[in-house]
Amino acid sequence: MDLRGLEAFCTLARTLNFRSAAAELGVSQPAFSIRIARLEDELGMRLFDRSRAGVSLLETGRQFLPHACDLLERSIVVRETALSIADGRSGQLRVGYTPVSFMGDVPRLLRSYALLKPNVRIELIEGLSGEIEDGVATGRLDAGFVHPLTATPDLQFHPITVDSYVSVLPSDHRYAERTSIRVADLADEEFVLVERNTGPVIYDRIITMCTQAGFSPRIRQEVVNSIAAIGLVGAGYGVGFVVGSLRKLGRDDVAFIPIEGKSPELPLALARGPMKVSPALDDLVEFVEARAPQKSA
Amino acid sequence: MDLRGLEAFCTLARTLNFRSAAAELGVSQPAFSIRIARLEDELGMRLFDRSRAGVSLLETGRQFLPHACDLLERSIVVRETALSIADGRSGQLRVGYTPVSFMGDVPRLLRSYALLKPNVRIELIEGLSGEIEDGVATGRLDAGFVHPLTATPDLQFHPITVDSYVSVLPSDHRYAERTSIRVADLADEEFVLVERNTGPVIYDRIITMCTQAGFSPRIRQEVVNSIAAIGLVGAGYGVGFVVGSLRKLGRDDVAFIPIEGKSPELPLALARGPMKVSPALDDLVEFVEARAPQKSA
DNA sequence: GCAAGTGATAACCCTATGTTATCAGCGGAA
DNA sequence: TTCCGCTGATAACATAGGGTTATCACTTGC
Repeated sequence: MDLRGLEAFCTLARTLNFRSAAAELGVSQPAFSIRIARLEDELGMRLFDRSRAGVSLLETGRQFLPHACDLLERSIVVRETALSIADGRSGQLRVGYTPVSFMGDVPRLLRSYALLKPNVRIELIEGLSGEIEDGVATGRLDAGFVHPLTATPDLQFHPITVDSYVSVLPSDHRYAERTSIRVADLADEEFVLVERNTGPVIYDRIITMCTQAGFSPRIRQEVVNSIAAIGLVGAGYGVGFVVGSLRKLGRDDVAFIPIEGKSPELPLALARGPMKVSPALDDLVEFVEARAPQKSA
Repeated sequence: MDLRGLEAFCTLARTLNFRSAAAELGVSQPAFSIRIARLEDELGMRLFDRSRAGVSLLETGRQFLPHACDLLERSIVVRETALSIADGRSGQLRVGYTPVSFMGDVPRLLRSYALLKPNVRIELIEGLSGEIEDGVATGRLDAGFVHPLTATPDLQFHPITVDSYVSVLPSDHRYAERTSIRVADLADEEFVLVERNTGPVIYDRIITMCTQAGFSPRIRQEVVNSIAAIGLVGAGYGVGFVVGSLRKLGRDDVAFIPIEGKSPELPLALARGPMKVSPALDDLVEFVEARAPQKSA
């Protein structure tokens, strides 16, 4: 069944005039007549009465009209849907994120993107940076907000921010009021660190920083993530290092003190696979890139 | 947008093999490839990945697939609907009927037709025979169960049954146990008659019947229809004449006694206009004609 | 490394579909 | 009535879209 036949039918049912209906569709009148005739042939019934005093819908046509119009409208919607998928206005994305990434600008980024592209459904999956990179590499995820410290083949990283590590102390600590701190000042402290498994590279950098400052940190407790670390620091278990954006948590039982000199940096980036998967993904990446060069708070 | 393109898309999405999909649709592989390519061009996106290791759906295609399949299925349903309208399997009919017609075989007729053609919606409109004939003539009704006593131009009548009038007496009437009655026997009775306006021809025939029997009936009460007449007869207002099929009402306060000799007959027929309106109407008429030659109870 | 199978491409063919010009029928106005 | 203007159908012709077969470049599996 030809959609153009249905289109001709619906148009003629409205105008009841072959010539003007043909003009409306941009074809000549004979061609239009043939479209109608072919549709009638295919359906095995006459749809119009072309008797004297013009054209009128037969009962058969009257009954078929709503079905035809409905299908026609649906076809237009389907076409429009396809086009919106094609240019990334609609789609579905599975996007991974790390807990730390959600402490920074990422939620606001996603929110403004969702407002911009309401038909792009973004499914969010939390995980460690390595897990997410793995998910993107295997195609389980379309993209992910990760902390790319190691080069991962076949993944493209689009930088968003770089966050520096700061020291976190209990608010009654003797250094809690200082505006900055040297790592060496913490040589005698006990430490609460995020366990190496969570982020081996950053863990090693922290250890290296301490070593270069002349001491090997005494680790009292290892925890699974930075939030837990801050909690234990607040509980007096020791001091730690977390990314600066976590000060946004607004906890008053701990103090975030910048480190003098070079401190480890945690980059935040959007990772994606190398293949052109969907326009929606391209569009998200483009959006993130356009907004990227902003310094994190 | 070409439905055959969508069909090709859905088929290929299922088989993931150009050759077998093409075979399934009964076209050659190059023709099939072109259909897919044209669809991709029109939608402005690639739908399939034709890389090594065969064909696979791209993310875009995966997202578009349900829309395409849905539209395709709907198009098939629409086509099927059209065909069923064309051959009368579905449709909508406005059918008139008289109260008396519904005392006979008509309800059973309509019921068995409804079972046979579940997609034909029959809207029933009650009215006097003349009103219904007028409705059919003007196109307000598609058909009607009427009692054609006068020839009406431009209407076709398809006979169903012919019902004879019988006398109706109170069950305690002195003739109530007789197996038949002569009209002359009722000369001294008072009568309950259906008013002339309801059915002038049959009214006149009843009067004529009485006149030929040698008396002019004393009319105690005129009522609007036969049911009311039977009710009043039961209440002792007098005797009357109604069509025999009304004995089906099963009332025990009245007796229906056949009339000896010639009694007025009330034909029942399906009336339709002269024009070919819809296959459903043709089908109903055909059905009624096929079942017609049955004698009424 | 070869055989088998894939989808894309080329070359050709034809029919479906478009066009313009014209016809026959009907309605309204003089 | 008679004629004009409008209708949709038809004829004759042009063309392009879509079909076909033959073949290619490429991958995969034994």
